[in-house]
Amino acid sequence: MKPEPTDGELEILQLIWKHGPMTVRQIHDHLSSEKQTGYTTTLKMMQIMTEKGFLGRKVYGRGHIYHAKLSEKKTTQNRLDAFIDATFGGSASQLVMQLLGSKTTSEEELSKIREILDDYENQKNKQS
Amino acid sequence: MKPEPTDGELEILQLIWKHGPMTVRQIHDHLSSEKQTGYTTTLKMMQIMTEKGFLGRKVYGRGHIYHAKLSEKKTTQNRLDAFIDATFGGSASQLVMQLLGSKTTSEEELSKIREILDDYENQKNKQS
DNA sequence: AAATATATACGAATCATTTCGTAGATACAA
DNA sequence: TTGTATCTACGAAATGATTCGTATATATTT
Repeated sequence: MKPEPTDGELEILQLIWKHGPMTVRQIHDHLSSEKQTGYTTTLKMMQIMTEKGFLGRKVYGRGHIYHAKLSEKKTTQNRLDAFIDATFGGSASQLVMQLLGSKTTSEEELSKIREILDDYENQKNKQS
Repeated sequence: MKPEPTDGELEILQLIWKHGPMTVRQIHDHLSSEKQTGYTTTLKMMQIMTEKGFLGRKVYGRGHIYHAKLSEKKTTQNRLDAFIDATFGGSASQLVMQLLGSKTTSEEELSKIREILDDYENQKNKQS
């Protein structure tokens, strides 16, 4: 029914979420500064994303300005849920376990995570 | 150089990690109890995974027994790293933030996560 | 021994994503 | 006005994953 954007499509959505509605040219300039890709490739992707209902567009001069039709929050959550299902059998706590025991998670990230958790626990305590 | 297993390939790896080395038949019995798929499809996948170096196999009677050549820990970590990069711009703390604020993470999972974090902080404190 | 069941190997169809060439329209500049 | 740049549209090739039919070998059963 409602397919999720692919990783490639997500890159484009993320640019729009971050910087607001953009033309194909603008998106392509961002993308091509990170990886080598042709203009018509970007164009085609955005056309397909529009067909799929991920983007909408409005005429602007000779071309169009594209905007996101998916919410960042929901899209991210859907990806996260699918990932936890596929990788950790649906267990979020196992994910956190892996995160904490991992060398690839920097000390800085870890302390941020600790803060977030503390804040979260404080919130909970207030409520009770 | 060293490609990561796809989601489909991961399902097979997970069965072997969980239950130990298995024949195609055994894998297929597990898989087909969850989703509709043909025997030769499973066979072909496992042959390809062997070519890719994800599985190894030993002759056993008429057929083979397949074993994992990838470690569960490393494979999971690689997937997690790639996922955090693609979805949260590399920020693990943002992932945790999303996790805590999400309805899809059950109360039970949340309290487990809290425990894990507490344990982790205690460990850290001991060290210092 | 003949029929049946169960393996592997392999080629090819199918499907989705990504990539890009080419054509046509329109603006802009020399 | 003639060329140059910049858009869109569209078809189709390239890539990679998955699916499956068919051939062949080898056991097992009757």
